[in-house]
This record gives sequence, C-alpha cells and structure tokens, in this order.
Amino acid sequence: MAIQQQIQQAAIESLEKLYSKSFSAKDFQINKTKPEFEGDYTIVLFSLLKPLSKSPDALGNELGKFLTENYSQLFTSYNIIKGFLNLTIADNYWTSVLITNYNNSCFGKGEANHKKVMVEYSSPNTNKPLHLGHLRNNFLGWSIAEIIKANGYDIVKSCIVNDRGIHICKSMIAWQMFANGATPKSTNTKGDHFVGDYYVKFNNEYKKQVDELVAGGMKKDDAEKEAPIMKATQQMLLDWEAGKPEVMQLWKEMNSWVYEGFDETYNRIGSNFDKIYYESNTYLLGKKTVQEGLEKNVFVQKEDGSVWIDLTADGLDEKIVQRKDGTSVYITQDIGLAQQKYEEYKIDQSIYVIGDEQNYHMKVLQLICKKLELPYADGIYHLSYGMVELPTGKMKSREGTVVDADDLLDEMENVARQKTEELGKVKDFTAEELKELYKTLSLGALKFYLLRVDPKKKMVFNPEESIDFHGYTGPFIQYTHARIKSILRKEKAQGSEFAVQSALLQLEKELLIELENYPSVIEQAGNEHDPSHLANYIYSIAKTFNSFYTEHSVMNAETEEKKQLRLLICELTANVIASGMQLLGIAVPERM
RNA sequence: GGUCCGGUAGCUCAGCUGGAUAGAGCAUCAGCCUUCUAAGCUGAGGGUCAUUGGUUCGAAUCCAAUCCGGAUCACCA
Repeated sequence: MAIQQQIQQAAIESLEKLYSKSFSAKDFQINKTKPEFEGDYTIVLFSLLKPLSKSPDALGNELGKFLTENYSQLFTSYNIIKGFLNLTIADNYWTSVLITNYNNSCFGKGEANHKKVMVEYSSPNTNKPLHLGHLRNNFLGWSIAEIIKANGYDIVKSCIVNDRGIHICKSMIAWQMFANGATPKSTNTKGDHFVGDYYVKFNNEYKKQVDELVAGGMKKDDAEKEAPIMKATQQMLLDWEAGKPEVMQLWKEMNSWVYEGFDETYNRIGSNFDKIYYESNTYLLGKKTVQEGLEKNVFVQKEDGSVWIDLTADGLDEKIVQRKDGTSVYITQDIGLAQQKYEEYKIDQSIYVIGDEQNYHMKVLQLICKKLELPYADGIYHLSYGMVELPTGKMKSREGTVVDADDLLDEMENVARQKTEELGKVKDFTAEELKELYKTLSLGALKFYLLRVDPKKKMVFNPEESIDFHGYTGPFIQYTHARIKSILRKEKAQGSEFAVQSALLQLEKELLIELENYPSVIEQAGNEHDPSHLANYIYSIAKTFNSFYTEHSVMNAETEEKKQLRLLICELTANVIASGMQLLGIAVPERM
C-alpha cells in the first residue's frame, strides 16, 4: 500500500482510539512536507479542529505522540508548525520499498481486473498524409492505452479509417484528370503523399473553375455548385455508392497506395492497432438502431421522412439521425460502430481519442446511446484533446502551414544526428546502432514534447523548442537513463540480503520518496486519462537523480554499504524511468 | 446569441478534489568538468495567478459577474 494511504489509515485509527470519533480519508488532507520544513509527509489539521474541539497544538501533539508510539515502525518523529503536523517516516520504510522493488519489472502496475477497454485513436482520412495534429492523437492514444493496461485492464487498440466520401472522390477525380496514369512507384513518391498531392490539385483546379465562372457573371455560391470538377466528384460519389466497377477499382487502388504510406509512418512512430474498422464497411450501420429508436419513441419521424432526436431538454439541440432519403448521417454510423465494437469485444469502456472540435458531437453520441438504453452508453469516454497550433497561429492547409508528419520526423532525426555528432560520445557505435539511436532520441523528443502537456488544452508547437534536447525534454530523461546504465555496467547491485544501517542522506531519501510514488502516478494518469502526469513525474525523477548523481558518488561511495544502497537506487531509478517512458511510447537507450 | 473549454514569470507549461513563502523548462546573468557520461549540476533576477465581488480560519484552486481568446451549434464528416 502506498505510504500516503498508510498514513491516512494510521491517522484514522489513531483518531478513533484517541477520541472515539470516526473519520474517513476525505475529512483531512495528507501532503508531502514542503522542503523548508522538517519531515516527509504532513497531516493538515485544520479540518479536524472543529469536530474535535481542539487547538492545533493540542491535537497535533496528541496525534503526533500517538502515531510515533503506536506506529513506530512507520514514524520516527513529528513536529507541529501552525496547523501542520509534519511526520518523519522511518528510513527503513523507504529502503524496504527499494529492496523489494529494485528489480521488479512490474513495479507500479496494477493487478489484472479482467475488464476490457477499447481505445480508438488515429482515425485518418485517406485523402492526405498525416500531419502534426495526427501525431498528437497517435501518441496520446497509444500512451493512454498502455497506461490503462498498466492499471490492470485488457486493452483493444482500434482505429476507424475514413476511407470513403466526397473528400476521397476529390483525389480520385484529380488523379483521373491530371495523372496520366502516374503511380507512387512511377514517380517514386510515398503513397499517401502521392494521393494527397492530387487532393491539392483538385482544390487548385476547383478554385480556378469557380473563378472562371464568377468572371463569366455567375454568383459565387452558384459557381461553387456548378464547377464541372465538383459535379464530376459528386457523380463519382454516387457511382461509388452504386458500386460502379471502374470507380471501385480506382478507389481501392488509390486507398492501397495511401495505406502503404500510412503503414510506413505508423511503423516509424510505433503506432499499432488490434482492430481496424473501415468507414466503407460501417457507414451503413446504425439504421437498424434508428428503427428501434423510432419504436421506442426516442426518435421522431418528420413528414418528409427524416428522423430526428430532440435533445433540447438536455440543453442541446434537435439532431438529425437519418436523412429524408433514408441514408444515414455521421452520427448514425457512430451509433452503429459503437454497437459493433460492443458486440464484437464486450468492452466495459470505450475511449475515443478525438479532437475537441468534436466535443459536441461526442456528447450527442453518448446521450443518444443512453436514451436508447444501449448497455455500453455509460462506458463511452471522449478523450478530447486540443488542437496543435504554431507560434504563427493555426495550421492551415490552404496556406501551406501544415506540418507534415514525415517531414517533421526526418527533421528531428537530423537534429538528433547533429547533436550526437557534436558531443562525440558514441564514436564506437556501428552505423546500425547510430541509426537506432537517432530514431530513439528524435522520437523521444517529439513524443515527450507532445505528451507533456495536459491533453485537453490546445498547445503551441514551437519547432525550435521541440527539438531542444535540454531541460524538460525526452532526451534529458533518456540521458539520465544512459548515465545510470553506465554505472550499472561497471557493477551490479548485490541485492536483497542487504540491510541498511546508516541514515539516508537528503537526496537519497528524496529520490526514494519520489520513486515510492510511482504506482500512484500510474493510477492517477489512468483515472484522469492524462499521460502528462506521468511525463511530469518521470522528469522530476530524472531531475532529482541528476542532483543526487552530482552530489554523491556511487562507485566511490563513502562506505561499501552506501555503495550498495546507491546501486540499488540506480537500479530502481533506471527501471522506473524505462517503465514510465515505455508507457509514453518512448524508448530509452543504454548509451548516448 | 446558446453551450463548452481556456487565461499563472518575457515565452512554453505544472500546480486547480481549498492549506505553509505559487513551481519547472526555455531565454538572461554568475559559477562548476584531474573523480561514475557537462545532452549535467548549483545559484541570481523575473509574478496584481485576466478583472471584480462572494464563500472561510485559509482561495491560483470553489461560486457569481465581467473582459479577452478558442471550439461548436449543417439532411458535411
């Protein structure tokens, strides 16, 4: 059990025995003691004063005395400052945590609870390559899945590919018009970029045609509808839905190019999925549910045949769920897909990693599922994340300010190479090892940069900052890990036979206190669906370790006992760093 | 306009289920490599926690109002 809970329990028991009153964990707070005071953890007494009719000093002394006398294996001393009861925890507690966990690879992870959670993330369109925003999504989705797994859940990583619709037809039309049969192979272009180029070509041509029509005297609104290329695209969508063979063939071929490109990028960034859904297979789902909803009077059908749900009583609007022509809209397929996920996997929770521009949509989706009394409705959770912006403002594809994922990864790798060469610490590495290191460092920098901030907040991507390898960054933590490993290559900790006699030094203890907290951090990150807690925590560990490292020598420790103790601390620190970074999807090198 | 989210150091962010003198990184300045990797460490300066009011022993944190920024409110997805 975590120390904080042990203190809480001890305090509750003590208060019960001292005053015959029962309290619960909510009735008082336990904090880490501020560094300027003596002690490790602090019980805040204020909230207890009134129910017990005690002065801070009286209560603090009685409780402090009782705790140190009756829980002497846990508390060695106490002091009271104003209403704060500062407790010093026995060194023995920290070292026993160290000795039992220093080589426990499961340290911090919860026990299996046999509940199943699906995390849907990434969910790309097949008309253009991945960009910076997708990276935030992918890193978040992958990480939160790992964190939830570490909390004992079974995880299914899924992805819904938006592989059909008018946007896809745009690329297809443009390819027919301009490509002359060119392919990614014939032009030596990555497939998703190849198709994306035709999407751009579509928009250029479309704009040109609209301008021409407007110049010929047509109103802009009409011109946008009448442009021949747009009409052709709409016709193609109809042909697609009708299953016209040559359209289907082109669609399949162009999508296959995109998937080839996506796979390369996913592979590079380490995204993977247990189950991939395709919109072309799911877009018709949900109609049966609409029918059932009509029977239950959750939905109403208007005279023209369209089907609606009235959510005004819940503070939302009226929402259409089926068009008058009987076709399904976006939200209908989502209900259908939600159902399919549930039936296929019997999931207890379904997490959607989707940008905050869809907050309203997701709220509506869950509400509809609830009104339909679908069993999975309460398990829907929208992990909403903010947009990634540039220092110059929002990314806009029309203005060409979108940061392409592949370009960015290349750029980061270059910087990693440059910095590594400047320092010249790994000159004996093979070309293979160097390549691997550059990849580890560049991805570490980028992932950490995108994961270290609260997901729900929009964030600014500053290119210069993101490739920084100093301070609050991934490479800083990776470096700390490499430093520790360098020591451990020289000598391994001997292990569990070891008993600590001499008192822990300040920095030794600080590190141990932080390390002991690892399980709680994983739990919190999972409960709040927020990897940034973990990122913050690992950074703090690395920082504390570096202070410790500078201050105290491991190999040349004052005594053999201290050396063994510090080797154990090194082991546990390295394990926690590696384990925590793994949960963020970041690898740590042995040397750098 | 309705709903939702955000506003903390020059910049990027922690802290937000109320607790002690509001913390990091970057940037600026000053130190530290004969000793386990200096991608490091130590120190300094830098704040009206958007504003105003309320709740109370105590508010960056909770409540209300206001100001500013963003998202969203399609028979698009």
